[in-house]
Parts: sequence; C-alpha cells; structure tokens
Amino acid sequence: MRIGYPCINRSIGCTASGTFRLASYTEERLKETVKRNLSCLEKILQYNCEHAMLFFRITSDLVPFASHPICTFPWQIHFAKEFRTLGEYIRQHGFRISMHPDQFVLLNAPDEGVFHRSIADLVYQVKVLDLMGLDTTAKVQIHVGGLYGDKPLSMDRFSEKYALLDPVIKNRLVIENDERLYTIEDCLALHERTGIPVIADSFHHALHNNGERFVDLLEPIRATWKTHDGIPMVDYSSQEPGKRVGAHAEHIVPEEFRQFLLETRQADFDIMLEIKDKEKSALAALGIAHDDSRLITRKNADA
DNA sequence: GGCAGTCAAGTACGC
DNA sequence: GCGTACTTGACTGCC
Repeated sequence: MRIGYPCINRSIGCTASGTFRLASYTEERLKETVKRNLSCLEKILQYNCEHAMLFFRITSDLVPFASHPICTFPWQIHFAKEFRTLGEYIRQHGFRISMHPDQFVLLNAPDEGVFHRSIADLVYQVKVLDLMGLDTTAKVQIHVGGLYGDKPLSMDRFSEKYALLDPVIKNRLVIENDERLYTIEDCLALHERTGIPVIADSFHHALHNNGERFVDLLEPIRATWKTHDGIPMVDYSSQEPGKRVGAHAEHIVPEEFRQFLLETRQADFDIMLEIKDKEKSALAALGIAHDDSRLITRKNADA
C-alpha cells in the first residue's frame, strides 16, 4: 500500500499545473510553461520522496493545450530528456503514478467530435507516462461518461468505443465510479465486457451505490487488475461538513481514515487522498497508517 | 498589489 | 430550449 495525493503540493511554492489562456498561446509561452511545470514536478516528487508518499497523480495541465489543435509544437521531442529523467527518478524510488483527464473526456459520447477529442487527450496523457518510461502499472483513470437518456445504451457504447482504442491506451486505462451516474457495480459490469480494470472511489460509492458494502466489493475489484496492472488504486475522500453533499473535505478526518484502514485490512491497494489540503492530509494519513503491515515505506521501496 | 470575472473542452437538470 | 451548476485553481484584465 502506498499513500498519495493529486497534482498539487501547497507547501513547496511552485505548481506543475501552470497554464495560460488559449488567446495568448505562442510556442514560446508553451515552452516556458512546460519547462516550469516539469521543473516543479521534479520538486514535488523530491518532496514526496522525502516524506515517503509514494503515490502521486500528475496534473493534466503539465503540457497545456497538448491535445488541442493549436498545439503543433513537438513537446514530446523537445522535452524528451526531462521526461526520461523524471521517469528514472520515479522508478528508482518506487513511486506509483496516475493521471486523471477531466470531465471533458467521454468515451461514450454519441457525438463523434467529443469522442475524437477524448481520444486525443488520452493519447496525450498516455504519452506523458510513456515518455517517462513507466510500466503499465501507471494508470490513466476516467469515468464511464454520460447517461444520454439511456443508461444501458450508453454502457453499450462505452464497450464498443473502448474496443476501438489503441492497445497503448488500453494498457493504461482504468474506469472509476462516480457520485451520480455510474456505480462500482456498473464499472464491474463493464469490466466483464471489456477487461478494463476498475478503480474504486470510496466517497463516490458512499453517495451512489447498489446497496453493497464497499469492503465486499474489494475482492471483485481486485480481480479486475491483472499482474501487469499492479495492485488496485483507490480514491479516498470524506464529506466537508456544512457543504453540498459530495463536497470533498478540506482536511482528513483521522478517525474516519483509521476506520477505513481497519475495515479494508484484508485487501491491498494504493490510496489516493482526494482531500483539499493535499500533502498535509497525506502526511497525516501516513502517520495513521504507519503501523499498517500493508504500507510500503521509503526504505523498502528503495531496496 | 488585490480583486473579480473568466477560462478549451461536456452533461444534467431545473425552469 | 436556455441558463446554470458541477469543480477547481489560476490566469487576466481592471482598479
């Protein structure tokens, strides 16, 4: 078990998500921004290494507009060396890496344009992981997509579109349950039809489910991850008090997290803490999990 | 320097 | 049918 947080580190004073307005796009601007982002990503990984946080989600903004037609600059070639160096660092220290395209990536969209733009974005995200030389345990997680007024049909369309994907994308893609439309059970059903691994979000599951307990789904979920996929990834969060139902917490709730570790103790997986104060909660989580036998520490990861 | 409006992309839903 | 929420940080223009 590794523990980590997504995309942003609030402690180190830089961001790997720097971007700019489409209207101010220039090749120069892109180069400067990507250079800064990659340099900051290196700092974030160093910070994570020092604190034994070995799971990290890389921001989709690492290369702004990478999948937009305006971006014709060969960033893959220009920054190949930087990506390779980052990848070496990641492998050397035993990090697990994920990426998460945002809501606009919809494989099951009936609109062909939306579908093709989604493919373009997946190509970009997979390319980032490939340039780093990471194996297929590094994943790109997406949601099933929209309902489009007919859920069974929209699930059929997901399977059909998934079948069309390049193996390079398929090897990295995993599907996640969401809080309103598709449950873990829906994702498991899609796994049966496509072979795609299922990444569970425990918080989304609490808000939208088919009556099953989260712990009872861990074994069926684990079975969707093959050896080359690595152990399952799990997204974890809790409710921010007083906010809309589904709003992610500002801080980890230690007692809740301790209970989560206890309930799931028979399963092994990597935990992504989707909590707003990022590395701060991840540090707290590591403290809570320090005597959990599943936890991979920096020492045994380096060894 | 600080603030508020806005940002590539889509869908669901209420009116 | 249309506007807004969703979710989010950060860019950008304006004061």
